[in-house]
Amino acid sequence: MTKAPRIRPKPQASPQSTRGGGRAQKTAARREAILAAALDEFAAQGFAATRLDDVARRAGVAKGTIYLHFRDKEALFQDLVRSVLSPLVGMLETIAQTDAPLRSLAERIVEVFVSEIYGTRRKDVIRLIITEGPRFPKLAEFYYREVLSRVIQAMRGLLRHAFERGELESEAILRFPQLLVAPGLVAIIWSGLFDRFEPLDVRALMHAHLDLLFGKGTR
Amino acid sequence: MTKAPRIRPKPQASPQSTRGGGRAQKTAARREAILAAALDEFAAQGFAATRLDDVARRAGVAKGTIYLHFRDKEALFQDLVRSVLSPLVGMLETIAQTDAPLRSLAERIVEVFVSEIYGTRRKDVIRLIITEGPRFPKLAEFYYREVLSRVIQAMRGLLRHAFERGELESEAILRFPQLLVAPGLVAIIWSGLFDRFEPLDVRALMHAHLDLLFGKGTR
Amino acid sequence: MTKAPRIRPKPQASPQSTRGGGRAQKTAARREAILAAALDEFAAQGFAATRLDDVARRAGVAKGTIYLHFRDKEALFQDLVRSVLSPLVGMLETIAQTDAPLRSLAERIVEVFVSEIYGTRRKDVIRLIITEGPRFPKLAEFYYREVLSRVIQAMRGLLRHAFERGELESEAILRFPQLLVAPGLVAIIWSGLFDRFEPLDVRALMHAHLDLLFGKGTR
Amino acid sequence: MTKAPRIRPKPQASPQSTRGGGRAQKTAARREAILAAALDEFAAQGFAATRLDDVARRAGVAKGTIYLHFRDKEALFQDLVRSVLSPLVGMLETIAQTDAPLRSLAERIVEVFVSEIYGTRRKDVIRLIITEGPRFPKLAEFYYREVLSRVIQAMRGLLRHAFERGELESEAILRFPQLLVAPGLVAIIWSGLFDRFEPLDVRALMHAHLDLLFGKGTR
DNA sequence: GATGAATGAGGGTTCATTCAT
DNA sequence: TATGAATGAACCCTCATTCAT
Repeated sequence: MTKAPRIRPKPQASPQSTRGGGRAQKTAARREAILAAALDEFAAQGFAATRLDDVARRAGVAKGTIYLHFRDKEALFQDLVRSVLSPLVGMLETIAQTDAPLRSLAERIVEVFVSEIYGTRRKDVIRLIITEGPRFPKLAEFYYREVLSRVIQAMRGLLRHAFERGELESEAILRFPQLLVAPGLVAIIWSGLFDRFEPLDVRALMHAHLDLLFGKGTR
Repeated sequence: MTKAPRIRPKPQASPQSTRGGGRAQKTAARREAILAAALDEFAAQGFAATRLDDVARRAGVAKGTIYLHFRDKEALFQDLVRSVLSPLVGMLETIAQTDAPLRSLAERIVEVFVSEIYGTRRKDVIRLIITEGPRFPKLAEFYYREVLSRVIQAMRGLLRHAFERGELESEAILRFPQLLVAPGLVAIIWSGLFDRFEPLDVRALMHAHLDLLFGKGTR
Repeated sequence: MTKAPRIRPKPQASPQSTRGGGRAQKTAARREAILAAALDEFAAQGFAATRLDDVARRAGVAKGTIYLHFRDKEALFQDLVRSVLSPLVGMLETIAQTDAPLRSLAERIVEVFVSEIYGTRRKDVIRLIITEGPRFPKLAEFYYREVLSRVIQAMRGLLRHAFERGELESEAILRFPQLLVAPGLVAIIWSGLFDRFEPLDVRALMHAHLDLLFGKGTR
Repeated sequence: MTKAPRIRPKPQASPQSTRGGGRAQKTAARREAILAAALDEFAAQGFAATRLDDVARRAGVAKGTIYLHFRDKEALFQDLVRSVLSPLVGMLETIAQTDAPLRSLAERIVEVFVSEIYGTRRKDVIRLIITEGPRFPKLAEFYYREVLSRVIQAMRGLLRHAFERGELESEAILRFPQLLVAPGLVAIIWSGLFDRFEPLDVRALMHAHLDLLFGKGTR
């Protein structure tokens, strides 16, 4: 035939490609690597400005490999958010079942927030929802349905219980459970924008908030 | 996930719409039209996904005209944010000089927030800072330097004064004045993401917050 | 801002860019240049294998310029075919109105075919319809509706007339007017595939065909 | 214009479908399955738009398996065409040796064309040669050398014979034997493009053609 | 031999930016 | 100044081909 044959350079096997794990395991590992790389890139650049080329390079795979695991850039983004947030749901429901004085419960929630969200990549995913949500209504909906509405439900339950036991002076927070987590959100936003000017001690912030809500001495 | 449908702008201002006025006035009017259009687009699409073509069409000018007023897309974005936020600074300093009981001051701040920020395009600019700030460090810095740090300074002054007058039970909020505005931020974020699932009454939210901070009866 | 500014090399004005013609004229000329280049490339490579890069280079424009004139590759292909074939329609209708002995009419049709189709780029467009039609049903439909069915209509009219005047021995060709143009089609296909092995004299071929249909001496 | 919807193949042959048989037989069966699948796909999509992935799926083999039987996509295409057309050659030579009145011979050729080409996948292969030939000169050459030139040779012999016996009025068809097969080609092309608008009865078409060539009553 | 995950070059399309008018 | 046609770099996605298993 006439067409000049395309010369394709032979790729060199990467050194780690021979090390253990079954086929399926390696595939799953690759998927995880891509998700991890995607989180880094999306968190740093935002959805639109992230290049799949960079994700691939960071994950140590070829560009095309991404498409073996995710339909397109949007699906990658979506799957990333879901895979990171899904474990949260279970965690939240466990806490909600506890029956303890409100203040100690709140303390535990703060702890969980700090160690399981603020101190992890989940913080970045929450930020991504905040920043990209307006352009991804389905994602915002997922987050609302799977996470937020449940958290709020659970909190309302706890708070009503506490209110009935007389542990709450005001029913304000019962109407707006968002007020409980507001400082957490603020901390997440602050950390991405202003930490280099004025670092924020989240744990202290949230305990100060609890002091305000419950009075200082009640701990 | 279906991406949010890109909102297609219709041209709003025709070039003739600024009848009369000198050359300089017409130029200024064009600049304002571009900024207004840019706000619409950036707020709806985010920085990266906004096309200058759309901004131009919405502003009723040619694409090239934008470059007569702004060096590039980034400069347009930054000038926009600055032009919207700058008036805030003065406003804040005025409030800070008032000498009134803390609670009534807080009420006024809430009012100002609701009417001058939440009820206006400024809300969108704040959201833009939150969403685009990580990619625009200069902008975050500007916002911190020109707005946030001053607000916090002023608040600290007010709060210290109040504390000394015995109007504050706890010094928690003195250490973290962010707690005062946290519900405002949460409201801004909520409105962009979840209002269609569960609308939020900002004013009520913020008054509930004040009730929590000061006790219900103190108004 | 943090992002490294993309350095854009300045394009050099091409020497011919200053020569006459109004703006609209130049735009139209560019459009024509793109269509001409597209015909060359599509004819040589087929639709799928044609690269818009090559079309642009051949037309002497930048790749993006194509998109100022055509929505996408498919629209370019479609517009190309239509722009080349549309003039044919009028031509055909003119011929059909003639009232002359069938044989001389047939001779004229042969002449028109040879000089207006076979001897021009229209030949390539017909070939494109044949080769790409199965993948572009809309195009085949356009061709059938705008060209073929009209040609066949007109021919049927002429032939019926001739038949009634006793100029036709058999009504076979009346039922299958395709038989009149079959040699033309064969010539077009032959020329693209086998001319280098055995060139074909189209005019002679078609006259031989007429001899078969009408008998040799009737000219 | 809407592109023709890509037809998605369903796997047809499962690997186990060739029960029994030696290793070599199984290998040959796989090869045939691939060729059959390739014919389906190439005929439906054309060379460039056909994906080997689809061929493999349709053949019920893995993608890599194709490369065990064919050097690359081009070789698959060419082997396909050759394997389908080669049997034709023998068939044609058999016919050419017959010594019968021209008209009855022509009738037989029509029959063979309709039943052995038009009614089979060979029609698709002929179309493929027409549509892809310009991009595959080697293939066009093969077709010319192995099929066409022989057919024409054989026909010339038959026709000269008939001419000498006085069965032919004009020597026109002797100079252009292509005229004999022209309607066949037209039918093949028509069927792929316009059958949905106006179906064509090939057999009737070709008999009408014979009527034209030999006069109606001579059958 | 057979598999199918992985590769990465290639191409269609977009859009910030420029510049002749 | 204002325009908007033109530019071309960049980026998402596809798919022929390879190769470890």
